[in-house]
Amino acid sequence: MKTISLQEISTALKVSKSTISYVLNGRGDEKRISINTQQMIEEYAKAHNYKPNPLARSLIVGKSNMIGFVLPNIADFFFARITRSIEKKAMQSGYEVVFSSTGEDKEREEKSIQSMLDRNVDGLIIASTQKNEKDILRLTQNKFPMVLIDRKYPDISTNFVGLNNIGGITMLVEHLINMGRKKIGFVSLNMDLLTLNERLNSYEETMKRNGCEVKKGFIQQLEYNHTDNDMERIIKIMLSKSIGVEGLIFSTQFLAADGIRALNKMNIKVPTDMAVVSYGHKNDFDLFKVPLTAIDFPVEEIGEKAVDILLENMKDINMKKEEFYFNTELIVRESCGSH
Amino acid sequence: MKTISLQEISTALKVSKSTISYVLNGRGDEKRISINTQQMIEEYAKAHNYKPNPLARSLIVGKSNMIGFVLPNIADFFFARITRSIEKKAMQSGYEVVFSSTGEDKEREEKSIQSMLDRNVDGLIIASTQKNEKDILRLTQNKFPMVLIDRKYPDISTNFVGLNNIGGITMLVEHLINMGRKKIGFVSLNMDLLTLNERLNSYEETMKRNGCEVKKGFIQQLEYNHTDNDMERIIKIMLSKSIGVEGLIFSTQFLAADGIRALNKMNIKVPTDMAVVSYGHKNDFDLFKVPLTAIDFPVEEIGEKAVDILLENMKDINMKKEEFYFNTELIVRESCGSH
DNA sequence: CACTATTGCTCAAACGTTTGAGCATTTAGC
DNA sequence: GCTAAATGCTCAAACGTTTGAGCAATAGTG
Repeated sequence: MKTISLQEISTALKVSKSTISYVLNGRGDEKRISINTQQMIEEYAKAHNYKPNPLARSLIVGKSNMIGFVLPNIADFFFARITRSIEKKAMQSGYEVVFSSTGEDKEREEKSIQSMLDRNVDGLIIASTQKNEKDILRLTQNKFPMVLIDRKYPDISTNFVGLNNIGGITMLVEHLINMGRKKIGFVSLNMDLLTLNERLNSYEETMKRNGCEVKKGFIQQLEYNHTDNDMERIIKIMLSKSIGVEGLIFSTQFLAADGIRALNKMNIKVPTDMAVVSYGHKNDFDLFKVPLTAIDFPVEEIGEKAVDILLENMKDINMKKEEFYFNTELIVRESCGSH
Repeated sequence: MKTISLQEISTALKVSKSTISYVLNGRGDEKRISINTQQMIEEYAKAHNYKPNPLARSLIVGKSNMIGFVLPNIADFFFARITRSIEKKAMQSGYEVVFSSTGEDKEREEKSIQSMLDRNVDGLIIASTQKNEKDILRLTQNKFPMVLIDRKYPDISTNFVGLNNIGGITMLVEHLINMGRKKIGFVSLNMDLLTLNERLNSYEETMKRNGCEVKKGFIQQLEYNHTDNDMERIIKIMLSKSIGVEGLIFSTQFLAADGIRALNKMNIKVPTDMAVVSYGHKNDFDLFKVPLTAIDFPVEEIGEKAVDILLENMKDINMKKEEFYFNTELIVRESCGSH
């Protein structure tokens, strides 16, 4: 499985390694290598399928033509799609992508980042656990090319691309209100992520602004690894006489699917007994028993934009930090009643 | 972003690089380095957070502690889940994973494989395009540790882990027959993949075995990048008087979802007018308007098994080739009627 | 005391590149 | 015919490791 090396071409052609290296890197003219020698080298290299060893190359030039992507979980459809778009976009500029899932674990995130730095990645895209302030700070201070996506550190100024959460939630709340629901519950995860907090805050503010009280019990937060039972339990609470929620906002598409599953099981009619909306979209929401009204957002675009900014940052270490927020779109279906 | 090197420790501690290398690789005792020196080195290394440069290391030892995974598309949920399980399992043995999507393109697969070899991966897991016989042959001939998953080359003996397609399709056909449907159509993709061919063949055989004729028009194959219209068109064909299909098998979960979408749009009642089953499962099939009967299979397990075999193969270059097929499970819901 | 063993290291080559400095040889200019 | 410039390369260090061979100093043995 070994390929031919510069040394071998050198002895075969009786030309120094330097000459060969210069020629194959397109610096032959600049280095005034004769056209004959250049041709000879190029032909031999092609004939023997010479490929420079990227390790040796990287070791010396300190670059690798790779960008690293650190993400929570590659099996999460949201991140898988972003990964693909990053991969595509990076490839167009001649970069390869290495990725690593952290499983929302801080230590794993630290390890992944270190490992990528050790491997000389030229830049990093990070969907952080948001528990790793130390590394993010270190990277920014060292002016290492980096862009955060989806997850952000409020106290650190970095490149960032994410979603306009506030706009999205506002649309959901107001859609529910327009459909005649005033008592609206909010189901989220009890993870301390800025995106989720923004969604929660936006929910509360929009409710207030529209004169809807956010009663105790309206807001429910589940564990990341919740069970179907957990979901049923909190829905039961929100449906109780004293709370009496008539509309539900799920703060992620996964929660929404789990929620619908629970409602089905509990025989609660959507939208008659309960209107439902989802922040975040899944491909098959339109095929559900009651097609689900949801906020959709551009996913591939997040990855592409991140690569764009990263490439800029790699060219200009001192560039001004860039933040980009994608707007979301409300897709109205039938889960809040017909209009 | 630079870390400390052996050289720097060497000058700081006035001890040769070799000694340090031996100690930090746990060969201190073997090399009879005094306990004092060992401690000194270890403390200094820890204090200065020394991390051996994997590039330099890999360049010389020819290994990288990485395994490569070449797959069609990381945004395909099936492969994303497998990737995650490979990543997890590999990490348990101290390996990292690099992956690359081929987009079902032969050249890209060749490039990805070469790039991974150039980066000294210690082994490869490949879900091939099945158009790259050359590389697979080259790898096997060079005894490079490798296991193919999902996609197989009939003429090359390799490690392989995949699905028992025949068993799965048999279950689907016979379920439909048990539900009173005799005229069963089969919708697949016109890609030349062994898995898909196995499914098709199994469909034909099972039909025959059960005395059901496979009429012209029963089998429809769509492009990989088909549109909703394409799907509606072929369903229309199969529903036509002369063909009159009363049950449909979709050979992948994505086709199934697209098919259901088309049936809904065309106002065809499932299961009354058309029974539907899917080979392959999606998380939300149970939430569909008519919950979908489908074949489910262990996905994460495919990745885990692949890593198991790969690690074995990496230990023993000459090991006997291993093939492993996971059995599938029929999940009966309502899309073929009640029982 | 002479010899061997043991202890505790060091040396230098190797992996496959890149790259600034330099060195013959030829050609040009006067 | 002499100097200067141009031509066409080569040298060797560097990147940060690993590793077999070897060497000086001390300890042990008879």
